[in-house]
Amino acid sequence: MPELPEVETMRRGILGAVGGTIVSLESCRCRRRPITIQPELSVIRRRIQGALVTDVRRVGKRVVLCTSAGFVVVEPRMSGLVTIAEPPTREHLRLRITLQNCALREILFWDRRGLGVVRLMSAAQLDELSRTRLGPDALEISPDELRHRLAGSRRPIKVALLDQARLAGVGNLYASEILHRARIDPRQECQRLTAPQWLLLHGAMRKVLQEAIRHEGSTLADGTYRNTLSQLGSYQAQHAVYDRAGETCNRCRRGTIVRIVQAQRSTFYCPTCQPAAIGKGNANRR
DNA sequence: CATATGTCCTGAGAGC
DNA sequence: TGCTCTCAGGACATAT
Repeated sequence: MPELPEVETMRRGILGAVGGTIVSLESCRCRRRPITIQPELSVIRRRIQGALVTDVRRVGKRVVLCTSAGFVVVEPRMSGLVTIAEPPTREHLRLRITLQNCALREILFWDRRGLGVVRLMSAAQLDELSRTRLGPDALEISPDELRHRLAGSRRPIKVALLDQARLAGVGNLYASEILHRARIDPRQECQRLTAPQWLLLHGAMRKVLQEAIRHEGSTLADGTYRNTLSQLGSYQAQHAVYDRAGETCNRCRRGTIVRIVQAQRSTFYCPTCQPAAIGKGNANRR
């Protein structure tokens, strides 16, 4: 599922659109229910045709095509893919943006599950989204800000990392990887993390996300995620814990990775590398 | 306000 | 073989 590294890979993959002009934006007539498009397609098309592409940005887990007629915000959610090559299947192709006067002929949006959303937004709407729905980007946030935005909460740190309104970009897969790297128990309450742990967490988050970007994201067993050229990502080979329940931890070589469920989502961790914090009660007991 | 839960959706795999 | 069931999870709406 596209998280920050996958979406950043999509962004970089369509940078060639900058300087180009949008010729058309059309829904691909597949038998499937069309993805959510706001406002309706005919309205977007009327506004966007002939617009100049000025930039391609990433806002959390969304790709944003910046144009002279507004911002095309693509939200891949579970199974969405931005591609410029042959998508995994024909039948789940949802949207085609045709370009001219630039390196790319077209940008496609493919989505097997169809939960993705494409919106044309004004600068004010995009600003509103970033301000009210999203916290600072995981690759831009400072150590202090990370701590201040999450520290007060009683939720488990793993659950808090997924809250896009607090911190934008981290999803279920990378949350487990980051906590393993930081040697923090995913069940630990935010308010009980120590100052050194917050620092460790910040460093681990940067390391994991940057490394994952270098590998162009993670393609899981379902094979859905690809880069914009339809090639597999390679970060899955570097996963220390995600989807590795039952395996021996490669770092400590002693612990066995376990899977637990937090907020209806799988969490993977190594109980040996990521020991449970000693509770207050236990600390005082003799 | 913070936190928890239900919903959308499809394809894979389990179990009978 | 072929059916039904369960599960995966990002973002958002709704409930507590």
